[in-house]
Amino acid sequence: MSHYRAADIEAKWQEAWDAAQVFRAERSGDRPKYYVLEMFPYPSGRIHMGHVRNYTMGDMIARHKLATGHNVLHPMGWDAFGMPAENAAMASGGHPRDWTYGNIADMRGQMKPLGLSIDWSREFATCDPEYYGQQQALFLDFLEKGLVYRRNAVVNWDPVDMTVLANEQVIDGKGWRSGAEVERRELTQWFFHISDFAGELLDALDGLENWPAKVRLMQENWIGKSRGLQFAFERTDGGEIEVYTTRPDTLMGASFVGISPDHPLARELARTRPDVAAFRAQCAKGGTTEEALEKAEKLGFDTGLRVRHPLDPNWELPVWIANFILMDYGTGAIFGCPAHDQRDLDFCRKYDLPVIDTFVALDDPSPVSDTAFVPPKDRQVCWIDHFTGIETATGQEAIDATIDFAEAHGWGKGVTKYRLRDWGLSRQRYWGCPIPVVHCDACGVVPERKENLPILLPYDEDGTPIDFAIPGNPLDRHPSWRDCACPACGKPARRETDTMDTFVDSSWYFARFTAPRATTPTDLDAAGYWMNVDQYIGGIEHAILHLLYSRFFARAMHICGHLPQTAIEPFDALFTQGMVTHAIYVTRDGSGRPVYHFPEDVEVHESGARLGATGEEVQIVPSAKMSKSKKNVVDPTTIIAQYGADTARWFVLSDSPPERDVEWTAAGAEAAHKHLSRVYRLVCEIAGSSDAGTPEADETLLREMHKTVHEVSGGVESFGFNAAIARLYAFTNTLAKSPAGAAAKRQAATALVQLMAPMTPHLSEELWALLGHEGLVATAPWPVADTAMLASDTITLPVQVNGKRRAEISVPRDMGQAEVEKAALANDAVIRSLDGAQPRKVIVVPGRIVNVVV
RNA sequence: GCCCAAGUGGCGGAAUGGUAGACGCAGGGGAUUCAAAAUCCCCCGCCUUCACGGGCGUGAGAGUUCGAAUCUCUCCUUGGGCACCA
Repeated sequence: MSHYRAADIEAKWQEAWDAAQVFRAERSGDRPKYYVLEMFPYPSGRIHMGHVRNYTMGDMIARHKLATGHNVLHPMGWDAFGMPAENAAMASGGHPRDWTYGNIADMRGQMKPLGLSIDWSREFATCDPEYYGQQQALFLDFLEKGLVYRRNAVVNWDPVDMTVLANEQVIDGKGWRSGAEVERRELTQWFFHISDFAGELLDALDGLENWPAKVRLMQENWIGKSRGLQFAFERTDGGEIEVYTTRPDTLMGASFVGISPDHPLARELARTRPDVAAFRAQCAKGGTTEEALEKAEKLGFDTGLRVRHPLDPNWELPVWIANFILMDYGTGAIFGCPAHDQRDLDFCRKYDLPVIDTFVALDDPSPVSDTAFVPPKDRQVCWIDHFTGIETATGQEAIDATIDFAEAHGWGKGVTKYRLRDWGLSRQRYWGCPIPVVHCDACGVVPERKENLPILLPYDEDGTPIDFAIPGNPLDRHPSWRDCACPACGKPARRETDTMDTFVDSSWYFARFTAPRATTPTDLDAAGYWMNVDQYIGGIEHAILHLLYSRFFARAMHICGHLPQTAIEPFDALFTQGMVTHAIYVTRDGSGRPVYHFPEDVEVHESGARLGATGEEVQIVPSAKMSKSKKNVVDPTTIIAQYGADTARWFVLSDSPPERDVEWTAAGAEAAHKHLSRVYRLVCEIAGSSDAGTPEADETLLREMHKTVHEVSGGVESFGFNAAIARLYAFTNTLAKSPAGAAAKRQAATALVQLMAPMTPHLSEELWALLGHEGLVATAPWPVADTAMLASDTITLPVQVNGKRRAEISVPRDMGQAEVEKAALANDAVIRSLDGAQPRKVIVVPGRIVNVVV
């Protein structure tokens, strides 16, 4: 008998799988198809433990489905466009293309030793011209169907570097390189019409039963359906201001009308009035994120204009410009009701506007001081209505009554609005998919001809080097690429130099995997066969944007004939897995600044941690997301070299529930490896044994085996991976201690090896062969539990007295309730605990528990 | 600021209305060994008790229930997202 040597075993079986083409996905009629997909990685340079966890989970599903008779598609690719490649080129020279493909080669090399059941023949990167060319074709189809359009929108503008910044490049309102205060500036940009699909994307969430409820809720809130009243305030100087409100019931408490700094009226005023222009400029400071806007100090400017209240022409309200009103939502104008909205109240107190608090109140009305009273929509409020005649109603009834009233009198109408905004896809960067249009002075915006696709990113073919050293989009500075002939009239024209948001790349890759070499974006036959993705797995950080964009894209692709109707919800089931974390090791330098250390440089003892080199004491910050800057990273390649892939796979699955974060610990990895070694030894021993056992011992072991098969199968199917592994630990203990005979033990060991195969595929193949089985365990049929072997004849019931456990009784499984009650009351411990008191009630939950209530 | 989630021994966690702490790590004791590594066996929430037992206990506080880690409300802490990070 030899030792468990992962290195020898793993390479051998990976070659065997390759040779047998086990994971090659081919369409075939006789087995049901199963498409399992993990969110594809960004090629940052090295794979990390988060990737290992993500792909191991997907691999488990894929291997389990293969063993249960499915035709499995399990592909892998690269989300390869994006800022880091351009930043790398800016920081250290080189070209984003070389950097990216180099990283892909490195990461593929790191991933293959994991032994994933991937069909590598379908691999692609989104920066492959074959992929982004098809994406350009999709764009043109979308354009033709009116799914894409152009309009102005704001971006973060760095006034020193003269460039557009991504949100993550804005630190505390300042540009990350220049340090200059960022401004909001308008550019003409391309948008997808996703808001046209808001209602449908919302309604269809109900059908996504195999998505986590929290993800559906987050999407629901993001889409943000609301019903409210839209109406116009008449300006005293002529004209009107259209507003939208979800709380029309508070109209009698209005103090002012507010408009966005980007509202057409504010723009118009700014043209002639320097004070308005100055205020608008002040509002344009800072970044574009919703968080920045919400947290910014609330600023207001009195335009001097006035409007009439719709219910009382003598009641005039001032018109203010306020920085917290978003032009993108509603009509870009509101009425402010300080008594019933906290933000409006703060605003009115700040600018000394009146607070009218006599309209809606609780049964015990008290004047509004610093806290607004928001009438609850679902609760009855005391209602003093000036025009509908309703005196008491729930908040919702009051809202509906007000809308009805406005419609009946013809000054407003009930409308449904969504918070969801159209998806801006233009990026002023090089390393992305070029938008295939041309700007012509004569013809305007002209789509490229499809036969000219792909519009390739320039490398340096014509001697005009791409310069990444200066900020801004290199495509703008590349005349030989930018200048072209108009596809319509042939006169000199300019290419669009904006590229697409990388979310576009990841919004249809799952469809492309079904026919990755097709000369059209998809092959309808292949997509019809393989779609939908049966199980999608990825991080919770993608719960909203990526998943919503993909749902939109599937619908848009269907409209253009690239996906069947059945694929408009592309992901049947979704699982969101947690991160891999690791302790951070910190020391302080002379001035108290933190200095981080790699785990391999630190010796951890019971009493604390010290630097291996100097013995300096190290502070341990537990459980933080692995990041290069904090040096709390563990390289999967190192772990595989030390213990093998099966150990890494076993550990990331075993230590935490998959939806939660898992902390990587050296001790945990060590323990996982010890356990696999133990299984190896145990199975070797069983394979060589010829001991006789008793029929009783054999039956006990086989009963345990069937229970284990049942529970582990259930765990694998329901993402209870850590509980499944705990069950496998327990069964290994049972098997090791069992006095059963060699034949029964071999049967039990075979089941153990098969149940472990999706998690530790190499070890399982080795032991499968060692136990004398033919073929590969990867393709062997999954074991099935014999239900007759799952139940035993007697059961143990806990007995509670007043909800506290006092005794256990052992009774036949099928004993009647009355007899169970009698047995419980006859128990010594129960009698002692009752201490002579008469039971008032005895609750018997069959097969579960007995509770005696005194 | 807004939306979503999580919180259980020294640690990771199990139990989704029915025996809280399965399984693993760390720790303690023992066997084996010249010794060690490796391996194997036993113990292991806290307080109390010689022991049997008893009390307390799932972030904090309230509530529903015969019974709550699990359901409801309020609060605290941590994590994810907030539309140009991927």
